[in-house]
Amino acid sequence: MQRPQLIEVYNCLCDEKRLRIVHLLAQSPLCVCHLQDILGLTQVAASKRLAYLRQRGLVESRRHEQWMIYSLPAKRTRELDWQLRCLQDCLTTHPVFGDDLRKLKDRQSDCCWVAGVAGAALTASVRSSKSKLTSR
Amino acid sequence: MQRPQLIEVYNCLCDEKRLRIVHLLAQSPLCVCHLQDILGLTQVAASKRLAYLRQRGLVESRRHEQWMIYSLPAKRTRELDWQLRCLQDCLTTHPVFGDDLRKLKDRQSDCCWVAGVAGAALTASVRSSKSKLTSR
DNA sequence: GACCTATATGCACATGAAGGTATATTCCTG
DNA sequence: CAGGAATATACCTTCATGTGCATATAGGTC
Repeated sequence: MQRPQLIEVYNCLCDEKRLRIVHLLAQSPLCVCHLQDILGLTQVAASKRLAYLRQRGLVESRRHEQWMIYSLPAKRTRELDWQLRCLQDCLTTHPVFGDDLRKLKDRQSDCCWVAGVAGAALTASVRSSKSKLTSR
Repeated sequence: MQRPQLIEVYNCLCDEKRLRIVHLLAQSPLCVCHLQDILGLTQVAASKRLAYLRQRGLVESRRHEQWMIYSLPAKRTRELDWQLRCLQDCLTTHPVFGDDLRKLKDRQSDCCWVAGVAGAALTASVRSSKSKLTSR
């Protein structure tokens, strides 16, 4: 929504879970259920953290069928850009954050990841594989 | 003390006063009374924030005669370096932070600033001008 | 329309950080 | 050594924030 000033960016990133969310979204847009799954959060905890980030302009969301796809904003402030570069440089080798990336890879064939990245059309083949998601 | 990990750096910088302290110390080492003065903090508030930053490794302190001189650590982690570059790039034109720098300039002839920067010897001339500081 | 899945939000509670007061510590000066 | 200035810290109160539960909303399927 609003353009993030530096302090608000810092406020967003000073919580481990929020930082992991932004780090993941820097790789790819994701739906709530995947973030929830990768981070081991309850639905409420994931949703509230995403709302927190959205209200401060660090992430954007769009609905795609039954999923909300979260992504980093298309237009980024200089402040946010600095942080994204910093995460890229400082976190990829970190055990927890590296693990997150690995878990992300494992899920990149799932339907709502495809939906998130493709953005528009959801093919019949994807639609038929949706049952895979029902795991929690 | 300890080496600051990224989340701890963010925790330190997500408070406006702490961010202003780090921004000022990026320009020059300073004693507590100057930080207190520039930021308009009480003695306790300034001291507590500096303790917070010190415990997380973002600043170091050394005593010089009756003053504690705070400065950024000589050896900086990659995480901290990123943030210092970011502050440099994002804050200098910001009204509040720019103001701080101006106030800093005004005080650069004062005794404990000289003590902080020179570090070692405190000349007699400086010593005699100390009364300037007593303004709370 | 009934029901399911995915997601958001209001409410109540617990926890952590910030601010203030009082006090302790250290150094300096006479 | 007495007194003052600079700084730190313990204790208490207050306020913000995270968390869980219950519930609301929205889209999809049959």
